[in-house]
Amino acid sequence: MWNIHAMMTANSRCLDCAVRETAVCGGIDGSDLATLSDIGRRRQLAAGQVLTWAGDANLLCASVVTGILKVTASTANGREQIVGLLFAGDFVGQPFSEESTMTVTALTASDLCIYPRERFERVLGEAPGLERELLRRTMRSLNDARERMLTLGQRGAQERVAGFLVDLCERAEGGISERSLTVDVPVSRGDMADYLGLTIETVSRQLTRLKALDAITLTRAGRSILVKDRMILAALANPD
Amino acid sequence: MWNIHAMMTANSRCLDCAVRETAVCGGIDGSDLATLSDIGRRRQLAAGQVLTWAGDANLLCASVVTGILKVTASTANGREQIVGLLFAGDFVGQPFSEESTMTVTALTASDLCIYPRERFERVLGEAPGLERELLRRTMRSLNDARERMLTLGQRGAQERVAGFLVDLCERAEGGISERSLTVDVPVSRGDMADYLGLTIETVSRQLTRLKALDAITLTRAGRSILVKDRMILAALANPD
DNA sequence: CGGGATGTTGATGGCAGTCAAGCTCGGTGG
DNA sequence: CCACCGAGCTTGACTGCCATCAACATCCCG
Repeated sequence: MWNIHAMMTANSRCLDCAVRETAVCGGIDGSDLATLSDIGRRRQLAAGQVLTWAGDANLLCASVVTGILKVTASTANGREQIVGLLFAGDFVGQPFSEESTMTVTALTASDLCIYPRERFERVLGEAPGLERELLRRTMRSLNDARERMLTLGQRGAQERVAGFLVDLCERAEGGISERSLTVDVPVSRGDMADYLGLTIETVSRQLTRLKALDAITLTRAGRSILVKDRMILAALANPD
Repeated sequence: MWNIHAMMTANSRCLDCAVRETAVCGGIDGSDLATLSDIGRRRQLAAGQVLTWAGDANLLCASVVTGILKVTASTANGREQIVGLLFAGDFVGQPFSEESTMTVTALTASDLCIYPRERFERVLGEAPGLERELLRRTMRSLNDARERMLTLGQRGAQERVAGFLVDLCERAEGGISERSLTVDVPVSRGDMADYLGLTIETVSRQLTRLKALDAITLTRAGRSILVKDRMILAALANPD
């Protein structure tokens, strides 16, 4: 009876979920999905609202259903580094850790599927497909983090900003490599600066520089960018 | 017969291995360990020798038995960032990826236990304990990488160098918090600079600055550091 | 002892941070 | 409909930190 109820729940909640194909739960089905579905609860966050604070007890994991969130680390004197951006389908949280080490904040109104951490870990042990998928994703995240360490440690401001725009283009399209396209910047200048390890002013100056080079034009108060020539951007992102 | 042979192999190769307790294989035993043991081969690397090149086919994973290795990412114009250091017991490689994205180089003469990647992935599916342990480690690595993104993006040279020395102290001792202790720097100034996203000269200057502040003294051509007061170091690493 | 590699110290310049003023755009209310 | 307001973005002037280039010191090893 219970299992049948769980399956029903899984059917209604998960099988028609907006991120069924892309989230970590996409790799599992049947009773495993039912178990996971059973511990998941939806939660909305308003823009600017914090999901977890660094230093607090690590109580939850989640999947992003809609919206954009930032993962940040901060120094004692209040400087902030965005160490990751989360989009629909991305996994949130750090299983196996008693304490949260990063702060997670919604950048836009967001919708999450939340799992209590310890129960999620238990499901992880029972559903091999889920554990495998999470391992894959964590490996990818680690690789992304390391690529970004290269940027933060070695690249100049121009390379960082140009590279960021190239990444935006790649995210925007599904593989179509148009020479020019319009992308909207999903974050404020301040967040862009925190992401790139620069200041707002430096980011702004680099963008006007790109405008002067005829690589881009800015609209919607700088929140939408028409990339006129991706080749120029790519060249500036990787000089020599 | 084959299984018994494998068990014997596991006994002789793994059960008395120097990193039996600390490596990723420490979490498994019995037939799983036998399977893993069966695909593992020892390999020595001389200092400076490269294990894997970024861009090459991703053919292997490994455990570090002895020695120190660096994981590096590089820009097109040849700038290098050390994105991770590997010590005895650490796991090397990126399962589930067809291509190596990072270069792994031995900093000292090293001894590895190498697994062909695809066979390692197969074992991963059969030994839940191994997969779980690898997930835990990857989560920790991701967290380390993110902490370091904070350093590379936000901290000044003095904070980076002082923080590096504090980390060295924590690695050196097993929890004993002496106010002063001698640690040896396992890497050259050049590697230290690449690790911290600075130049050799800046690292050197910061060290002499710490010497002037009476926080440390240098010996053995700067390769051994007597930390006279960790409190000073900690304070410089986290100002305000 | 001598030579090469590694580390330190010095002089200089450029890039990005800081502080401060002005601008743009979207929203609100008269 | 338009004037106003405030948040976010841009631009400008200046400073300071760290990279660069270059010389020198030190250590290790033959």
